[in-house]
Amino acid sequence: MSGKRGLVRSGTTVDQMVRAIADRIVTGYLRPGEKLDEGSLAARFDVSRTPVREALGQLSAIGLVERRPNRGAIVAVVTQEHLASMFESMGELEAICARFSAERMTGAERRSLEMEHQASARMVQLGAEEDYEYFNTEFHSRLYRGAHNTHIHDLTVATRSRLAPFRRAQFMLPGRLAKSWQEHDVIVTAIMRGDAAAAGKAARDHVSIVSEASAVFATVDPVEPRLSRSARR
Amino acid sequence: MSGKRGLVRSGTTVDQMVRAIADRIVTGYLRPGEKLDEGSLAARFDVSRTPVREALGQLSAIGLVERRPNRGAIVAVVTQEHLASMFESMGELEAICARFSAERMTGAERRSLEMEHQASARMVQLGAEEDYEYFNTEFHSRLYRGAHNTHIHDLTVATRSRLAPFRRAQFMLPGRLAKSWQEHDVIVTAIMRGDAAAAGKAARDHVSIVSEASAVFATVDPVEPRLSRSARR
DNA sequence: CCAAAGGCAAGTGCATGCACTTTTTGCCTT
DNA sequence: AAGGCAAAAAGTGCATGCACTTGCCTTTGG
Repeated sequence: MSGKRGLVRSGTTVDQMVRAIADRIVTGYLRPGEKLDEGSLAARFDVSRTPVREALGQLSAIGLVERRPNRGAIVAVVTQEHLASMFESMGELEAICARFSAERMTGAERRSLEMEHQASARMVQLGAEEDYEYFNTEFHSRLYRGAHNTHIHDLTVATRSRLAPFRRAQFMLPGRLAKSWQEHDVIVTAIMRGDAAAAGKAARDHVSIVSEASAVFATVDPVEPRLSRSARR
Repeated sequence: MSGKRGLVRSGTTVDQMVRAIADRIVTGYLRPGEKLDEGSLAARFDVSRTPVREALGQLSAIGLVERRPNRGAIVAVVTQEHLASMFESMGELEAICARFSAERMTGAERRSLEMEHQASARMVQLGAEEDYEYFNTEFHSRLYRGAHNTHIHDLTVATRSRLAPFRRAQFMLPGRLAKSWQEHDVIVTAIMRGDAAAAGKAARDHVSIVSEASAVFATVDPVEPRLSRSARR
């Protein structure tokens, strides 16, 4: 087992399948409701059905896919309410991370957070969407790590990745870079002066704005179930 | 497929395996670090290794077991820090649920919360440990549901179940029923008057007391890795 | 007496096969 | 033309088999 599979790095075949499929889901390449046929996936990745099945099982355990016994798996469909609940949770989780970060970040962590944040101002000026997006991810990760709580970190990362497909919406909002930077600035300032309450509130607000943008725009429309003959018009 | 397996209710074989194994882990029947041999488990439940493997994969996806490629699976070992981080997270999650409950519970939910809570006072008087424990679980579930946020609900339930093995410690604390009831009372009162902040704080405090009890007492000692000859005395 | 080398048993990882369930299709009825 | 039925096709669920990896144990040379 070496350079066999194309797009994946390492680990067992099952791990590779999990990553490959999860990736296609969170990047939106596979749309909610889309059927995940074991045979096709197996053929697609040139493995047998066994590892594909295991991967689907794991993905369903973490909520990315939905399994209907004897009826195959589909990319998890999130209802409008569930989406809202995830965004709200995300706000609370980010708030916790920010609060903890304000209280617990080491000197080094604070410094590099501040520095990177300042550096990102440049990207805003230049309108470097892609670079800023990359920075943004890193920025939030810093907050999650800065909380110095593994479990919260994990919950937050997991929730964030499940929301990934729905955050693409905000991309098209005009002036969002500047706005995002402003909000980051409030968070960073609060953290730097150790104001946990303010940091928490700012982080929550930051998310809820993303949330609204996503809600308005793109609810990544799910794939319609194939209509059978009887339903044809 | 009907009344074949003894202790499980329904669903596919894999689901049954997941439940059966998860149950043994959260009830502490399987101890952290204990080896989970696919063959033995398969024999134990009278199925082939395939569904056992899938179950172990799913359990590892949710963190209950740990898989070392080519080296088998063990019940997840939680370090002292990780345990602390889970308790802390639990406190925050319960706080969120309590806050939301204070703001969002319907009239019916409030009434039944209050009623059940009052009824539980009787169990405290009688020292009915077992009954109270059952009520306690239900009490917390009410808070999780009362938050009216599916995702938070799920995160909280998942975290709670991972902490289950470590909460057994507090059972032996004298006077804990009365203390627990007092704390519940503070939470209920705050919720009834819609005081989100107070409800959140009370819920967090409630957890942190359980946390301390557990930390002092039982950190369910993990199974030692088998000693090789060179380490024998 | 110890360290490295090699062999063996146990156990994992994946492929394949078959039974069973669901879905589709083609045909017949009304 | 719409509905109903049954057989075929497609697809899932689990068992089994085999190649490979790992850990343990013995052997061998120092």
